[in-house]
Amino acid sequence: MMVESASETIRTTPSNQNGVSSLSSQSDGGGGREGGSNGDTNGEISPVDLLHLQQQQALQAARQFLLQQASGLNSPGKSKSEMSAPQMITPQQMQQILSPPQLQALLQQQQALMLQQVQHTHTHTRTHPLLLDPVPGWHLSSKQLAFQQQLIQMQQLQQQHILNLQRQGLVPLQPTAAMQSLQQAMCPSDLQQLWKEVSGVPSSEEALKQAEGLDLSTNSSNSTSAFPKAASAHIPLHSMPNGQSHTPKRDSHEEHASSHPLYGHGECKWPGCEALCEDMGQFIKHLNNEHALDDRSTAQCRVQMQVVQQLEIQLAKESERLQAMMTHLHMRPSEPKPFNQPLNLASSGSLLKRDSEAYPEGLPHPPTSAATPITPLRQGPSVISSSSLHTHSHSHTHAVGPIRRRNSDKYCTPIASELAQNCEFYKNADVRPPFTYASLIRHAILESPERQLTLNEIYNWFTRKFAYFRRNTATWKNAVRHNLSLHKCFVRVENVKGAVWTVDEVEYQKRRPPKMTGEKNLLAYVNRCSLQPPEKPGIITHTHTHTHSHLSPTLVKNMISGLGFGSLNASYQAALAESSLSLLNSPPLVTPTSAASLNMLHVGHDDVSSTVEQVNSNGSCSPTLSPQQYSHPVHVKEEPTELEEDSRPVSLLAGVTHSLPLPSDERDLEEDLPTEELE
DNA sequence: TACAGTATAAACATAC
DNA sequence: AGTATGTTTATACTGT
Repeated sequence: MMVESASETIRTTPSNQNGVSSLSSQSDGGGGREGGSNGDTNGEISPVDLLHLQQQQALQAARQFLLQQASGLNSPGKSKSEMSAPQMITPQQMQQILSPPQLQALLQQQQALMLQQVQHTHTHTRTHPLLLDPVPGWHLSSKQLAFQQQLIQMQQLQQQHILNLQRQGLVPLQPTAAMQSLQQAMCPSDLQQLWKEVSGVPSSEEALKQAEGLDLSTNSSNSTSAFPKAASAHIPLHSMPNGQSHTPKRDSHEEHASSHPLYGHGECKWPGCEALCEDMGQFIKHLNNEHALDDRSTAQCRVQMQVVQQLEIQLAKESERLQAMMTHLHMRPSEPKPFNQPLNLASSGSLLKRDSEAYPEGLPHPPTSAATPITPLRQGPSVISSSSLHTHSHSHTHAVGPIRRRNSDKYCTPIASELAQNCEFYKNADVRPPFTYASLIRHAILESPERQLTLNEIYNWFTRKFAYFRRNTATWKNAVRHNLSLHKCFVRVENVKGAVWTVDEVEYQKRRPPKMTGEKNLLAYVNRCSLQPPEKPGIITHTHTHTHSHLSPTLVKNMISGLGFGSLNASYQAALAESSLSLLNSPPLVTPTSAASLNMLHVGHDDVSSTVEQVNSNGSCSPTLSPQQYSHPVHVKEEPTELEEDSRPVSLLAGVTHSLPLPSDERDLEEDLPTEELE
């Protein structure tokens, strides 16, 4: 199982990298033969890619973990369709759903769980050292070692993951470290496997696979020497966990004849057991024989209790977070305060902590849970009209209200700088950035010291900044070229060393009508993306559908609808996208002069530049613009849609760029300039 | 329903 | 000839 997952991931990632070259020859009509134009993405696996791999695996593990728990806690009547539903959420989607901190928290939880399992194991062992060992000696020790090894690797994985999330990319991961991470990255370590480790009843084949998955270049039969890490971790090796006195015995006798919570899909659902049982009778026999009241079953039961406990704690935390978010979204920044109407979540209401009243109105509330919330809280109020939300918030039913009206001043909403780490997120996670090509291109250009880039440099920027653009190069490169040519705001300038592309800021601002809230475009774009991923059919894409597809706002919308928050759909989608976007930029490197002279006419929230607010948190800015600083129009292109300049709300200090040239190659994500919008 | 914005695909042209 | 770059057209999708 670990082996399979690892191989799948590995299969996927190389495709991302090799896709740069392999795809190039396969597609891209006449326009794009993207040979090896991406110097920094071709060839060897980069640390970033490995990190991405790691993230994928961690996510997979987390997902599997949750699925396992979900199935383990299933009610007797759970149908297959119900159970399989959660699996529709891919790790990619989890990445979208969960913020990096949340993912981190999830991993932490998983790790804590494993630790508890280990502690249980050893506690029991110490307590009852003489209890029967259900597994032959060598086999057992090997398994325990493997389990401990797995735990250690999980810890290391998590550390890596946290590091990755927090690192801001200042220190590129050393290839060796990356390789270690890859090795350590647990494959979708699903809890079933862990259960087997605890129970010590896995087949020898599973043990072998486990050993392989953990590497260690030795086979499972060679126990102790094969797992030096386990010893170094000071985890005592003992025999099996043994049980306690009480066993929640759910035997066949008490169970209904046709259904059993531990039986489904023709197999035993006992944790760690996947024994196939053709019918209920067979299952009953199996249950009685294999899962009778003994130490092992008792231990497993206790572990399961711990699992449930952990999940409940986590659920409480997340519910609390959600409550805070919802509460916050209730009100407008300027609005006095409608806090007393917390949204009700029927499913988790009992777990919600009604502490929202404690928050000062209009201010972002600190997350109550340990993990930090992803989405900038300040975004909320501007995203959703308070009135609309209010109107429907009481109801448990789907609130379908007018709402979705974005306040124009919302674009001035400052985006929390603590979210800047998302830039690292996009850099490593294979998640499609919710920005338009035009926005990205513009951002790339404006970010450069000279405010001009060659096409190839733009390519490189894409691949450097977004893991997502390290694959399907033919598609997105074609799109880049298409955008460059199509939009008048991109001006081609003949340079000494060839042609470079610049941005005509005036034209860029013209692109959107004054009323264009950006939500529309964003949603259109994002929904479009969710429906038509850029992958070319039959090329590398198979894995993406499973592990790389990200949770599009459309999916989010559906999820929200399912939760009874239909009225939040568009706004919430936009908020998600916006939050993602905002994190692309890290604190700006701006000189006073440049900041003062580069005010933008408007900042579409859907653009990268919305993050500029980090420079000017109050959102006020002067309409004065110096487009010529950006571009030297050489020829004018016919913009498909030309809109007259107007009194569009002046907002953010958008196009802040370096006034001092910097070596563009050296500057990376960490020095992202807040320029503008990204949708 | 029309429209605008966007993405994607592809054909074609040009320069090196 | 092959590739990179650039232009243009067509189509599909979304939200307004």
